Amino acid sequence: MKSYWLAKSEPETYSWDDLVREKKTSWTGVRNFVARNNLRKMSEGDEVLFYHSGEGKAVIGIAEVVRQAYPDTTAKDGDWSTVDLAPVRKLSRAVTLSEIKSNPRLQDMVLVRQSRLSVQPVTAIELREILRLAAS
DNA sequence: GCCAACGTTGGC
DNA sequence: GCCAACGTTGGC
Repeated sequence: MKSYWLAKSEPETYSWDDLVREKKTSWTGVRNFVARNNLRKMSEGDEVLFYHSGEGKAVIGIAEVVRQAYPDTTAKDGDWSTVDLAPVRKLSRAVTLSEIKSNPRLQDMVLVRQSRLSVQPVTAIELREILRLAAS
Protein backbone atom coordinates (compact mmCIF):
# COMPACT_ATOMS: atom_id res chain seq x y z
CA MET A 1 0.00 0.00 0.00
CA LYS A 2 1.21 3.43 -0.91
CA SER A 3 2.39 5.71 1.89
CA TYR A 4 2.70 9.46 1.94
CA TRP A 5 5.48 11.66 3.22
CA LEU A 6 6.70 15.22 3.41
CA ALA A 7 10.29 16.24 2.82
CA LYS A 8 11.68 19.69 3.48
CA SER A 9 14.30 21.62 1.64
CA GLU A 10 15.45 25.19 1.71
CA PRO A 11 14.91 26.42 -1.84
CA GLU A 12 18.30 28.19 -1.80
CA THR A 13 19.89 24.80 -1.18
CA TYR A 14 17.72 22.55 -3.33
CA SER A 15 14.44 23.74 -4.78
CA TRP A 16 11.51 22.11 -6.54
CA ASP A 17 12.78 23.66 -9.78
CA ASP A 18 16.14 21.98 -9.22
CA LEU A 19 14.37 18.64 -8.92
CA VAL A 20 12.39 19.27 -12.10
CA ARG A 21 15.57 20.26 -13.93
CA GLU A 22 17.47 17.18 -12.78
CA LYS A 23 14.46 14.86 -13.16
CA LYS A 24 15.75 12.82 -10.22
CA THR A 25 17.80 13.38 -7.11
CA SER A 26 19.34 11.43 -4.26
CA TRP A 27 17.92 12.82 -1.01
CA THR A 28 21.24 12.84 0.83
CA GLY A 29 22.25 14.77 3.91
CA VAL A 30 19.61 13.63 6.39
CA ARG A 31 21.39 13.42 9.75
CA ASN A 32 18.54 12.92 12.15
CA PHE A 33 17.58 9.45 13.31
CA VAL A 34 13.83 9.90 13.12
CA ALA A 35 14.09 11.40 9.64
CA ARG A 36 16.44 8.61 8.57
CA ASN A 37 14.06 5.98 9.84
CA ASN A 38 11.28 7.60 7.86
CA LEU A 39 13.45 7.44 4.73
CA ARG A 40 13.91 3.73 5.37
CA LYS A 41 10.16 3.18 5.58
CA MET A 42 9.61 4.61 2.11
CA SER A 43 8.71 2.31 -0.76
CA GLU A 44 9.01 2.89 -4.47
CA GLY A 45 5.90 4.65 -5.66
CA ASP A 46 5.24 6.46 -2.39
CA GLU A 47 4.31 10.10 -2.81
CA VAL A 48 6.31 12.83 -1.12
CA LEU A 49 5.08 16.36 -0.59
CA PHE A 50 7.93 18.70 -1.42
CA TYR A 51 8.08 21.52 1.12
CA HIS A 52 10.11 24.69 0.85
CA SER A 53 11.33 25.82 4.27
CA GLY A 54 12.80 29.24 4.94
CA GLU A 55 11.99 31.33 1.89
CA GLY A 56 8.66 29.94 0.78
CA LYS A 57 7.30 28.00 3.73
CA ALA A 58 4.88 26.09 1.52
CA VAL A 59 4.19 22.73 -0.04
CA ILE A 60 5.04 23.28 -3.67
CA GLY A 61 4.89 19.95 -5.44
CA ILE A 62 4.59 16.20 -5.30
CA ALA A 63 7.52 13.89 -5.81
CA GLU A 64 7.71 10.14 -5.98
CA VAL A 65 10.11 7.64 -4.45
CA VAL A 66 11.88 5.97 -7.37
CA ARG A 67 14.47 4.08 -5.36
CA GLN A 68 14.15 2.73 -1.85
CA ALA A 69 16.59 3.54 0.95
CA TYR A 70 20.26 2.80 0.33
CA PRO A 71 23.44 4.00 2.07
CA ASP A 72 24.14 7.74 1.97
CA THR A 73 27.77 7.85 0.88
CA THR A 74 28.00 11.57 1.58
CA ALA A 75 28.09 10.70 5.30
CA LYS A 76 31.62 10.52 6.65
CA ASP A 77 30.63 8.34 9.56
CA GLY A 78 27.51 6.82 11.00
CA ASP A 79 24.75 4.77 9.48
CA TRP A 80 22.77 7.04 7.19
CA SER A 81 20.41 6.48 4.30
CA THR A 82 19.07 8.21 1.23
CA VAL A 83 16.30 7.58 -1.30
CA ASP A 84 15.89 8.75 -4.87
CA LEU A 85 13.07 11.16 -5.62
CA ALA A 86 11.61 12.25 -8.94
CA PRO A 87 9.10 15.05 -9.56
CA VAL A 88 5.51 14.06 -10.27
CA ARG A 89 3.81 17.43 -10.58
CA LYS A 90 3.85 20.91 -9.21
CA LEU A 91 0.77 21.88 -7.23
CA SER A 92 -1.51 24.26 -9.13
CA ARG A 93 -0.70 26.63 -6.30
CA ALA A 94 1.59 26.36 -3.29
CA VAL A 95 -0.10 25.59 0.02
CA THR A 96 1.49 27.77 2.67
CA LEU A 97 2.42 26.87 6.22
CA SER A 98 0.07 29.53 7.58
CA GLU A 99 -2.83 27.96 5.66
CA ILE A 100 -1.91 24.57 7.03
CA LYS A 101 -1.66 25.92 10.57
CA SER A 102 -5.03 27.60 10.32
CA ASN A 103 -6.79 24.55 8.89
CA PRO A 104 -8.50 22.51 11.63
CA ARG A 105 -8.12 19.33 9.58
CA LEU A 106 -4.35 19.71 9.46
CA GLN A 107 -3.62 20.45 13.12
CA ASP A 108 -2.14 17.01 13.71
CA MET A 109 0.30 17.18 10.83
CA VAL A 110 3.86 16.56 11.95
CA LEU A 111 4.72 19.79 10.18
CA VAL A 112 2.59 21.61 12.75
CA ARG A 113 3.43 19.43 15.75
CA GLN A 114 7.14 19.00 15.24
CA SER A 115 8.25 21.62 12.80
CA ARG A 116 11.93 20.68 12.75
CA LEU A 117 11.60 17.11 11.47
CA SER A 118 12.80 17.19 7.87
CA VAL A 119 11.32 13.89 6.66
CA GLN A 120 7.94 13.05 8.06
CA PRO A 121 4.88 10.87 7.41
CA VAL A 122 1.64 12.37 6.08
CA THR A 123 -1.71 10.63 6.36
CA ALA A 124 -3.88 9.98 3.31
CA ILE A 125 -6.47 12.36 4.77
CA GLU A 126 -3.90 15.11 5.24
CA LEU A 127 -2.60 14.61 1.73
CA ARG A 128 -6.10 14.86 0.31
CA GLU A 129 -6.76 18.04 2.26
CA ILE A 130 -3.55 19.65 0.97
CA LEU A 131 -4.50 18.74 -2.58
CA ARG A 132 -7.96 20.16 -2.00
CA LEU A 133 -6.44 23.45 -0.82
CA ALA A 134 -4.09 23.52 -3.80
CA ALA A 135 -7.05 23.15 -6.13
CA SER A 136 -9.06 25.91 -4.43
C1' DG B 1 21.73 7.82 33.74
C1' DC B 2 21.15 12.71 34.48
C1' DC B 3 21.49 17.22 33.02
C1' DA B 4 23.89 21.54 31.69
C1' DA B 5 25.88 23.51 27.81
C1' DC B 6 25.95 24.02 23.26
C1' DG B 7 24.61 23.65 18.25
C1' DT B 8 21.08 23.58 14.61
C1' DT B 9 16.68 24.21 12.43
C1' DG B 10 13.25 26.97 11.03
C1' DG B 11 9.42 30.21 11.99
C1' DC B 12 8.58 34.90 13.00
C1' DG C 1 18.24 39.03 14.11
C1' DC C 2 15.90 36.62 17.62
C1' DC C 3 14.35 32.75 19.89
C1' DA C 4 11.73 28.35 20.74
C1' DA C 5 12.17 23.62 20.08
C1' DC C 6 14.84 19.97 19.78
C1' DG C 7 19.08 17.06 19.28
C1' DT C 8 23.79 16.03 20.75
C1' DT C 9 27.76 16.04 23.66
C1' DG C 10 30.29 15.45 27.65
C1' DG C 11 31.09 15.92 32.68
C1' DC C 12 29.75 13.94 36.79
